[in-house]
Amino acid sequence: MGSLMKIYNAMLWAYGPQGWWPIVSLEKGKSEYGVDAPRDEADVFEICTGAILTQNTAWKNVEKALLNLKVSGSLDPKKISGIRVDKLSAMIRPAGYFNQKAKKLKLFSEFYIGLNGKAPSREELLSVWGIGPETADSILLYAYRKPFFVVDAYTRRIFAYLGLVKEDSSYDDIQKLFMDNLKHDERVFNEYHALIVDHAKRHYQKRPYGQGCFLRKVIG
DNA sequence: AACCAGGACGTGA
DNA sequence: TCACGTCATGGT
Repeated sequence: MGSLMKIYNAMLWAYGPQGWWPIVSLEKGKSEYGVDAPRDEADVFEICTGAILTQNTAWKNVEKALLNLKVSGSLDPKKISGIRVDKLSAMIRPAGYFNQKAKKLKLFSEFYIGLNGKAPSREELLSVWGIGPETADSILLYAYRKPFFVVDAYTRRIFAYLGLVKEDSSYDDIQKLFMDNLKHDERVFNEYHALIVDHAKRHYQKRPYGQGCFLRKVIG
């Protein structure tokens, strides 16, 4: 078995299925895991919105912004495209970069409406201002269940520590490593990225990175 | 009180 | 191409 699959199995054994992408629960006032696939159109759009709001931002803060949007009935492409930017930015304030993200959400909403319910291509997503490679892949993988591997800062940090990628590798280089060495199964890509985030939160947040990380001995 | 958080874009060289 | 600055709230 390849190293990447060994690492995947080790994390899955250690932490269990992560149930991504989390969806905000109005009752609990926070996001809940365990909804493995978007149940309806509203879930799809919420995942896209969350993917934009979580850019360089702790999920905890994104939950607050998503809840503000949801309780006011604004978590909808037509609502967001119709609302005033200053009102929108006020609602998503807890997620940081609120002026930029308000603009991004409006532009994405227009784009989303134009899709008429069909899935966007990666190139189409990347052509939207505010959607970079990670956000595009997150949307494709978690909202549309397409097999695109999501690379984030944690992925680079962990796999550089393990010596499997260079510290300065590009997004595309790292994504290629995973997609060249794993079966293109969206369920595995889904779980793998979620496990990376969980593992990184446990062992790769404060320096020195990698304290208590057990993955190096898994590779063998 | 720095540092980090499930990044992306604009700029100048 | 690419290094660097900017965007911003909130938790540790």
